Amino acid sequence: MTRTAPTRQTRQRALIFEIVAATTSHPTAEWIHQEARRRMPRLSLGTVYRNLQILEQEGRIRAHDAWGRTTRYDADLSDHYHFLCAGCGAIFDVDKPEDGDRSVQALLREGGFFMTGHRLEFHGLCPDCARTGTRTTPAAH
Amino acid sequence: MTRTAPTRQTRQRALIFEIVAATTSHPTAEWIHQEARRRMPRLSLGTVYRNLQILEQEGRIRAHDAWGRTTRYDADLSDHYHFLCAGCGAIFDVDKPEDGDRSVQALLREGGFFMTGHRLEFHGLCPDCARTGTRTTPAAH
DNA sequence: TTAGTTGCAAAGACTTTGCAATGGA
DNA sequence: TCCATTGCAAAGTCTTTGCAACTAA
Repeated sequence: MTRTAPTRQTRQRALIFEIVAATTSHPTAEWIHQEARRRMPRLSLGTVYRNLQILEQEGRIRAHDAWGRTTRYDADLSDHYHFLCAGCGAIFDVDKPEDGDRSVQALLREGGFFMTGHRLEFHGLCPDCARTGTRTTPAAH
Repeated sequence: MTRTAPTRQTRQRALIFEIVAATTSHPTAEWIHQEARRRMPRLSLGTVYRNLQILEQEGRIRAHDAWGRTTRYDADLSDHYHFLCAGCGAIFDVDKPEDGDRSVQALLREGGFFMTGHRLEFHGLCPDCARTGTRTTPAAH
């Protein structure tokens, strides 16, 4: 979330953010790269990845690891749900219902979505890590 | 979920399933491979991946794409939640509370977990795909 | 000036695949 | 016997990195 070195305002970074912010399709780095190259032909994929990381560390966008396969990015920082289509792979935003009465499930059904399931994950620190204050890179075990 | 060709009962497949079923740590393919090699030294990583895929298609295990980085496998098919530790990367099973009274959040807090957030995803078909019956491989867009 | 950045290409991490040999049914 | 499966290695996909040149501050 925080960066040690001060961040510089470059044309590449501005363009990349602009592209992510202008779409609601939760694009991949590859897509962002292609889109950006229409305006900046020499922009490299590596630069796109580096900036996407920086933008995320600055809290300006959010990265969603592997929905389907590749990481997808989102500049909509509001608290909302997502609906993943098993057919075309599209990712839709789902508003959080203000009132608990109208369930999200009903909301989706009304919208024409066919829901086969969902995934709920909790993030944080396990008892051991919470106690010792550990916070390293997640490792497989 | 279904396979076209009939499945054969091989020692490799049996061992791989046995290992996944014997642990609750949601192991990676790499870990399963190392574990399996202690009993079957010549077993290749490729075979582990192939069998993990087959076992998933048969519905005997479940694959969770990229939690952290690599895919993790789980033979516990019951409906439960997961808690991902940002410290050590461990993945814990969280029982679904029978009664809505006792919230999962409280349940985790009692267990010593420190929750910083969660992720909820819905899966299914979007209006377009539901209508046309599409069901292809998810693609980025 | 002087670091943070970039383009490029090579390297990495994880997963899939082609192929000849093997072994269940 | 027959064809699903295996071991091995090469290939693929997505992402990260080293480095010299570049540029915002």
